[in-house]
Amino acid sequence: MNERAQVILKTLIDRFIRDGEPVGSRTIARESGLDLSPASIRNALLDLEEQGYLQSPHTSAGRVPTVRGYRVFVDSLLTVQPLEAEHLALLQRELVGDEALTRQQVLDTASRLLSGITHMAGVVTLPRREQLGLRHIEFLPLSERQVLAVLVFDGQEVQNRIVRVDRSFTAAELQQVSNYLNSLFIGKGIAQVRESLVEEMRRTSADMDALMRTAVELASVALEAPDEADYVIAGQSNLMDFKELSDIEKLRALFDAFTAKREMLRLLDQALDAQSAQIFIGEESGYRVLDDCSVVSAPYRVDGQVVGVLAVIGPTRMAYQRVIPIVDITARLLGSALNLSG
Amino acid sequence: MNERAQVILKTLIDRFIRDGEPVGSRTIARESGLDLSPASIRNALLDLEEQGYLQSPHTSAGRVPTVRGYRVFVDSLLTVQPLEAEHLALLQRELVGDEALTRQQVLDTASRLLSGITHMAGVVTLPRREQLGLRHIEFLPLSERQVLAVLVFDGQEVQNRIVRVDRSFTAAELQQVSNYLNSLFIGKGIAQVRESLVEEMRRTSADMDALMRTAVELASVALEAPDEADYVIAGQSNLMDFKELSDIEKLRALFDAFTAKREMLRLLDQALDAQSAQIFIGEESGYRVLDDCSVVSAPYRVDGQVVGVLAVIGPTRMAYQRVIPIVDITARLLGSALNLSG
DNA sequence: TTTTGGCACTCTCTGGCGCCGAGTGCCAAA
DNA sequence: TTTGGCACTCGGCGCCAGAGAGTGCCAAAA
Repeated sequence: MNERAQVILKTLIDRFIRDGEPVGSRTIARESGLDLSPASIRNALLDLEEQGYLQSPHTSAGRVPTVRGYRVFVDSLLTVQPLEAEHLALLQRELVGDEALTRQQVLDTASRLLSGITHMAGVVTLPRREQLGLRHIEFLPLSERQVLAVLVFDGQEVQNRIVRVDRSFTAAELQQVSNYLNSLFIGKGIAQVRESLVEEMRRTSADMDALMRTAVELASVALEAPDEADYVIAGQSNLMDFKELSDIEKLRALFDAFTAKREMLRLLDQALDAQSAQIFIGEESGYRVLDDCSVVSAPYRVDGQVVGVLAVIGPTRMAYQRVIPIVDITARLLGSALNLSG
Repeated sequence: MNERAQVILKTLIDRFIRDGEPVGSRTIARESGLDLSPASIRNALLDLEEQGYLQSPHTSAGRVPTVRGYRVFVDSLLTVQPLEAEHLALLQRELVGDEALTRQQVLDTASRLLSGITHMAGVVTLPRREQLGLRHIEFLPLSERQVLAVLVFDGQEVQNRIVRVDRSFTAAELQQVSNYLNSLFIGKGIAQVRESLVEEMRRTSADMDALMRTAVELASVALEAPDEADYVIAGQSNLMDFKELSDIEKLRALFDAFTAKREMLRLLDQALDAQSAQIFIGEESGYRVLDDCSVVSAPYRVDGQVVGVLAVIGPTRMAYQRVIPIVDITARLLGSALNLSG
């Protein structure tokens, strides 16, 4: 694509992003700075349309970018805007300000800020816990047949789990169990813990210490299925304000997908694996419900390790040049906020 | 209102609820079983309109119930439908079935079922901690200056709280503390616990048992956290399917209210205080966003104590005769589900 | 060869018009 | 008190014409 075509495409998309109306040759002639007549622009537009960067809703409307058009725009034409000082300050104040926030609060705040600043929907996945160290494990008698498992991880993370058992345990017994397990596991990551658990299982079943066997059994129940992917979303309802999403059926499908979470999680997982900022435009995501949406995502790190992603979801026609730095910086600040508390 | 008027009103509302179109005299003549001509019905309708039970969207449409109309319908005309066996079975299976669910899961399931069965939105408030009995309190050493408090309440409720302390404690010390507090508090409600805490504070400061004093101090920190009201909602997007809510602006306001939670919580609190099933029709709720909605709520009990409410939120035109028993029975089953685990 | 003005054409949008159907209110008769 | 009859009202729908925006193409100009 020659330079003139690029300028024209950029002008058109800029304009279309700004006010959402199909853009005509006349407007581009005026705004591109190219000093060409509308007629010449029309020739170029025709080319761009034939190459699949543009399309016209109907004969006598202006033109509108296709997904392919947005793609080259995002990849090479767009001039990233610096983040407004006011918003930067807001992000810093709320995320890494002096208040001590729980992990959950940090994530909620991040998604709320993302959606608030962009006026679209903001998502933040929960940090993957696989690599967090186990700091303490404790079992408490709850009732006849129930034992409460308390798992404490690095970084303020505490989890409870009620385990059903087939005989009753005294507090003293459980204390012993806890001690035994703590001596075994403390400081290890979940993956390691699981390994030694398997190991112990073999060993204990051989030399038959009843208490130890109980301990191992309880621990495996308490630790099974821990790392469920999940996310926090805010500002869904912002999406209702965009006229391109005003079809109530599509909107409903979208909201349902947000609640069902499965598809969204798969998409966000892709972004996580990529280890770097990602943009999915329209159908690129591969999920029907997101056909009219774009997703701008960035991974966030704790201790240099990518542990999650955050993203902004909005209509394909979004101000990418503004959203990209917002997502980027929020990811960084979220990382430091989590480091802080860990 | 004479009996004939009642029959007419009931027929009209039944019909309107079924298919959402204004109902004309002709239809009522056919369906009411009154054997009157449309003209006579019209006379009666005129009366009902003058008394404020009905209104007509415009001269030549049929008539539609007002809030006042719905009110008498709900209070005295409606014939409650028994809950479909299939749905009853579903509720029982999912809520009090054999699977052990955490408290959170029980609440999620309840709201999901409510919304699933009614095709509207389902809400369940978290149980109020205030009236839950304390079942167990335990302190664990976390680090040099941190102690983890684990509070177990009736009804699957487990809470963690990290308490900062100014000297380090051994596991044994904390064990003693826990034992002491358990002997003091078990079975009491939070309010009572707080009372005895104050009491103990006076007593211990007098006879100066260091450990007991520590215990009391730790406990008061752990228990000071206010009882934050909150709820779980499911099926919001069901509301998008109702044509009376299809105004995207109103819908947005409604969704925002669901996320902001404040107003909704106040309304649900009213229902909680009432200690019995409540129905708010349209503007009766007093909240603008709910002007076109009705809320059918019922409190649920744990140990005979009302601890929370659940509700179905939908358009004013909802099948009350179906929704009322659903809400009612779900409340009961939710109660037993929570009791079961306690 | 590229650019441009001119021009016919296409398509959407809007407002006006008239008709249909549903339902009403009222009245006079049963 | 009930009923049939009747004139009236009002929203919805289809149709049509005109305005406006923007296009594609062509022939002339640069």
